[in-house]
Amino acid sequence: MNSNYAELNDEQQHAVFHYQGPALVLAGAGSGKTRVITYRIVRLIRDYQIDPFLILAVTFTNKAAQEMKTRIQQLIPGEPSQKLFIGTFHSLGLKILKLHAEKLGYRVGFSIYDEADQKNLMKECFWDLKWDEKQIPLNTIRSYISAAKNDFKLPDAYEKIASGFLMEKASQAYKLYQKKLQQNNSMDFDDLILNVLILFKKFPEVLMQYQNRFQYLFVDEYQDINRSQYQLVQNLVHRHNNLYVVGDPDQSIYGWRGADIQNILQFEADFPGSCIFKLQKNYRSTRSIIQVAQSVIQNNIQRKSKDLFSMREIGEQVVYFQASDDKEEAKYIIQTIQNRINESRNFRHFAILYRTNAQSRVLEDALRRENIPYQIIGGLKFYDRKEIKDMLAYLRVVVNPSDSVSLKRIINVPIRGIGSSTVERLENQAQAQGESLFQVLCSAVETTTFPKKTLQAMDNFVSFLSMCQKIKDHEQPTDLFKIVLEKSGYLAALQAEDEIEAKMRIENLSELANSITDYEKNCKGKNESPTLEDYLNQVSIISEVDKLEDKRNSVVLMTLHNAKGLEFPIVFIAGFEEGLIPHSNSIKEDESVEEERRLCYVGITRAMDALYLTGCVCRSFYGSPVWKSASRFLTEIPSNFLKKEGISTSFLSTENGTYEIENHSQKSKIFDEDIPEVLFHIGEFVKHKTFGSGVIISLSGSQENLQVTVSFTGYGKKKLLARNANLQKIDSLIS
DNA sequence: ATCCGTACGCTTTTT
DNA sequence: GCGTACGGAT
Repeated sequence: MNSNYAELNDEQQHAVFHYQGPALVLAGAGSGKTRVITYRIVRLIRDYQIDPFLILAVTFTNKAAQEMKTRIQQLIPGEPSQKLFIGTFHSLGLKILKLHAEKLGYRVGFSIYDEADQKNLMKECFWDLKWDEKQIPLNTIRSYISAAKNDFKLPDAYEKIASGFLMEKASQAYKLYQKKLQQNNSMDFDDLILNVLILFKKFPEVLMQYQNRFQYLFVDEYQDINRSQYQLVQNLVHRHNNLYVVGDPDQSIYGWRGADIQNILQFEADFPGSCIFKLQKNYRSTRSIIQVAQSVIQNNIQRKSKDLFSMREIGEQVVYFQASDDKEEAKYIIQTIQNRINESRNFRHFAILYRTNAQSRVLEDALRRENIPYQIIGGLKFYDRKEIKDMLAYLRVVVNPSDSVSLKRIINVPIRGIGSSTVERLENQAQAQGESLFQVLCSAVETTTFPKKTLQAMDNFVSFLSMCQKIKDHEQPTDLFKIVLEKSGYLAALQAEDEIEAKMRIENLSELANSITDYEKNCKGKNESPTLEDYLNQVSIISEVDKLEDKRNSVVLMTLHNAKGLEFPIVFIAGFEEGLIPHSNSIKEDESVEEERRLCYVGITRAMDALYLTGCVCRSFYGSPVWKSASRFLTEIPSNFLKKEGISTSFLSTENGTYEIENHSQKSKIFDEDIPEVLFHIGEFVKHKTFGSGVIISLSGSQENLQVTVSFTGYGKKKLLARNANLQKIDSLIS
């Protein structure tokens, strides 16, 4: 046997040596699943002489794909890992759609719409349908449509199953929304998968071409694929039946965006004759950490029980720290980092994980104050900044003049005298004539009765855009970007502002220029010619985690979701409280609590050497303080697995597994039996004599001064003094 | 057409 | 506690 395979343990070797037919690798956290995929690809190429061009591997992030490619390159020097396709579902979809877009009525240079673009387009739909956002929630409609797309439901099919007010409205909007996307020569994220499925359905010969090409399929993180992605896999694998999937049902955390855990649980039934491999040896984490992880996850009912063994030493005890408030929590984390830096740790060894992006602010403030280098993944995204979105919108319009959403974004930015009333007139005209906004704008200059000033402004703008379109294919993307930045007047407008904020914006724009230059260099490395179209597409499907700079020596902050697949020597999970972990929106149903528990499990198993769970008694929420109790998951960890620090004596658990927060003031920590037990939690339903039923949205004050803010059906938000209000707990709002 | 004030809604998690 | 979205003033 080749010495390379000797680095694999017996479990891994079995999995790697699987040759043909469907296979499922159940890989516990930190058991080396990436290594198994990598080595099996190497084995296929080297030992079975499979042409890398015939291999497709789908990973969860582009970053993981890149790492895998690099590793394969190292193991098989010379031979092209370039011929392999390794990437995310979305990058695969994009690659296929770029080649066949015309078949679906799209033209080259189609735009990919992000969330903000989708919202803008949906607003147009609402306008056309004469719907009021106050009566029909736009975001709900959008999420219904997205869910339909993830569930492989096309508009006609969705119409048939749509029941109830919102679904019927969503169905109506779905049709119009798709029509408008088509008119704008644009796709949204979900279309990158859905349109491939449509392509395959309408053009079986195209499907066959890919079925013939991709003889060996790999899918990583199989527990998190949704129905449309499953359908795509089914389509591709059909001819050669060589599907190799890797996943861990305990790490399924994307149910809310359509991921179906049944895909992995029913793999054997789906693909008869499949082989199952199990990886149960964990090399990442100490025994202490794995013990804690196991003790939490085993509380899930909907679970195939499985074991995971740490191959490492027992290590240090996991710490639970309860702070008085969120600022103290941040202080504790930073203090711990500083202490451990003195034990020859580097900043890059630390990760701070949390449930919601909003939690990063307090942590960020504290890190900045102490001059600790950090990078935040997610939250306020670089590509979401106004100036970046504006410039990208310019570039999109140049590449794709049909993209009215982008055109509207920049038509009067910077202010050039084409205001909202003009735009509205143009839009009406466009709709009446069945033309795009850009076409109408071009012809309006000659024909219509706009004021002289407006006509002049439109004329200037149109000539500027057509100039850009003319030179687009002769200039390097970076040069074109610079021309647009200057000739549009955007840069000049920022320079004229002469404020710190404007300076920051200019800096961000130069960072954008750097990103375009990086892209050009990257292309030249691969002997491809860079195009603006391609750059814009790539930018749209970059994920937050892809931007993680792991060489940089800085503390990493991110959500638990983003941490999937990563590992860090020392991990903090901040906000280990009821309402955050599990999140208050997920505590109503057992099923979603179980997903929260899996999320918690993912977080714990990111840690290699040390793990800190932190929480606080009082956390600032939307600016006002809210009392918090420790996470229910904490009580699932045997107390001898934990080292408790801080005020962590102030919660207690009752027999039936619920907890009650009580007096957190300094004077008494003993429960006073005489005080009637009026204990409320966020998310609970209550009934009031005059206001009827409602849900608790926040708590403030304590003991006899406890104030409960309740959102009543029909009466809205009311802040009540708990001891006077005589609130009755109820099970649901409908009672 | 543009500017500026305030009210409101927002926070689960993301490609 | 912050960003946006809308309404009134210029």
